Amino acid sequence: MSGIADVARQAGVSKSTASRALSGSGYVSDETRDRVTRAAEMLGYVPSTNAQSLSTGRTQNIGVVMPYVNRWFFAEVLEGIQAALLERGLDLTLYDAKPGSDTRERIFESFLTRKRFDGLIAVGLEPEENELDSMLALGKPVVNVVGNHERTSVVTLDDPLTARRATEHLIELGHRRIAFLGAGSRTRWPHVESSRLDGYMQSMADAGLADEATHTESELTLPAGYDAAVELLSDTRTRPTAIVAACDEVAIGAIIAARRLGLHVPAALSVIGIDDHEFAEMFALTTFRQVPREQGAAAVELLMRQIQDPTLAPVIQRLKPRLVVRSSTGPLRSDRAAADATV
Amino acid sequence: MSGIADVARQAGVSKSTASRALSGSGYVSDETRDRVTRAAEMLGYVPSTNAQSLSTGRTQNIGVVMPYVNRWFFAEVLEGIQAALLERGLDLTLYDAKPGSDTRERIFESFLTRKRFDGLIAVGLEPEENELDSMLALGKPVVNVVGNHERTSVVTLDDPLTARRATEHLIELGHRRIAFLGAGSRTRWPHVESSRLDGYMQSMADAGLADEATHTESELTLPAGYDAAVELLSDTRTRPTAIVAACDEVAIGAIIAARRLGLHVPAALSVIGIDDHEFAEMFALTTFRQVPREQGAAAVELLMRQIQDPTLAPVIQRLKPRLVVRSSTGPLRSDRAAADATV
DNA sequence: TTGAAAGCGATACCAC
DNA sequence: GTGGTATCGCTTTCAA
Repeated sequence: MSGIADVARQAGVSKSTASRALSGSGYVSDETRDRVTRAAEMLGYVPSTNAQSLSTGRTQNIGVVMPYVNRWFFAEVLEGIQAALLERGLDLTLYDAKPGSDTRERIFESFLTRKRFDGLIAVGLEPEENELDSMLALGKPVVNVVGNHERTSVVTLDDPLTARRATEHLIELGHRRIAFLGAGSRTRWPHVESSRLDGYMQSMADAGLADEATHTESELTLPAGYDAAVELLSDTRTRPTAIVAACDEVAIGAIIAARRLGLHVPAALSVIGIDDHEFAEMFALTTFRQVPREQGAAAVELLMRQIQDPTLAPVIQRLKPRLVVRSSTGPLRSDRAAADATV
Repeated sequence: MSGIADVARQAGVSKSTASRALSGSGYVSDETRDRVTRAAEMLGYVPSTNAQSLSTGRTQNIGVVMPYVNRWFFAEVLEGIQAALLERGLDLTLYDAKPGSDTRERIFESFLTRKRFDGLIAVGLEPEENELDSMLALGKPVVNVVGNHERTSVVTLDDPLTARRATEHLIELGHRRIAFLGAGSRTRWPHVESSRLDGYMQSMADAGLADEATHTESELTLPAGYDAAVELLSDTRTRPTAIVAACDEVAIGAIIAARRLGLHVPAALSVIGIDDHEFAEMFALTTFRQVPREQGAAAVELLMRQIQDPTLAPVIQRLKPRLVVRSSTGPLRSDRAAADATV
């Protein structure tokens, strides 16, 4: 556990010179630098980041706050962030702020205030006003992934656009009875869910299908999507011919439900999702792809810029999705044909 | 951003007294403590953890190394660790060490050596010898979740036992053609996979079914399980009547595959898993439950003890699973009955 | 180009 | 009980 003093002694220079040589800032002759570098290597010198932080005010660490890590989107974003940070030699401190939990409060009230980071990335938090306030009050750059406001930089999928295009895809296939599956009244992601629902509604209205528009509530998970779809599809009289799911997990839940009910996808039911989840391929799900991993990387990029220049104005990056056609959607068939289709 | 000096001044005491009062260690009169506490509150004082660390050598931070965060088991363990740490007021620094990646190397070579933590939890890493060496060389307590060795404390499911009991469950139901799905030759978790396979083998042998024993390789993911199962089940001549899956994701993949192939579960095929994955309920999967979240908490507990007393000998906690019977397993039926079963 | 010395913000030993 | 002071390990003026 040798410190910079040891390195300096070994190299026959002063601490200051050693520091300059190693950190690469300030004037040092090439020869001296060599000597110091060698000495450091010889001694297996590793700088104490604590001491560095104390002295420079920089922690070389980024805080990440998210409500879940055990969900596809979050885990992927997290991996994206992690990779981008490791590349830059930065540490990642994780805060798991479950909505409504008392620990969430503690995270905002006490953990974050310790400011052991140079910047903060909030993922899918859709923070309450006061939470946003306390993050901003830290005086450190903040970037949000998912969401919609002007006070911090944001990286997010263009939700209304995506939902609109998903709906249009089904309309173009001839469907009219198109249901939306996913937004709830007690929703976890008000912005995401409501803006996707809005996109759907608008698209339906534009096509003169406002009367057909209907949505069934479901949490954004596979089992919830399954349950909600069973409910939605059970009534043969009101059964839709196509579903716009708020996300892939819900879509896949719906596909599984359809299979259980003996409804062939897509002959009897078309399903489209949003995400391109890791299971999408397996269920042949047609969907709009977003790549959360890249969103994580983008957030890091944005954050780095803000750390370098804290006066930078907040930026909002609204990502466009790409349609991935698989075989969970197909043209509307006559009722007879659909009914005849085997599972 | 007031420091302890400000608090001291405000309270009319010395820095040392203020420190004692706030940290709760050492003698301070009740009245003084009150005054200091109030002053701190008034000024919104938050101690600089950096300064604290530098001075005490304690970071109040725990490092967590894992190869994935986007998989059920890992995400759950991570959440368990996080919750346990937050409870204790500790930060969590995450290192995502993908197997075989160059960043993995960098994590061990440089990130970990910065020692910005008081202890390390390695999850499902099954570290190479040299990786284990470098973790131990840090001189900080290390706890492994998953794995099997004597050099660090370990929290792990009793894998051979679990696989044995899963196999026995099927044998008791009358099955003889029981296949194992999941272990591979180029396996990611040599210990886990091979010891589960061993448990299966042993159980088959004990029941005089050694000749029937067979295993099909599959990565431990849902899509991989699906593909492997399609392969395994397609040949009607060699098709097993029951499957022991190396984990639930593989088991669920197998169930989905069976459905696609028109095989009723459990009439034509019984499937048992290990995990009690979040999707297990939805697929009515009979499985042996392990609770990764608790394993994370247990690891933290163990680590805390080692931090308090570094001389403690490594402990190995081998967890027993609990059978959760749902309806993916059933008694062996005659071929006729099975063939007649509808999907 | 280099070195001496003053912080950074806490803790902890040792007198009083 | 309380206060002065050295200390943790590094960076960063400021002189030389």
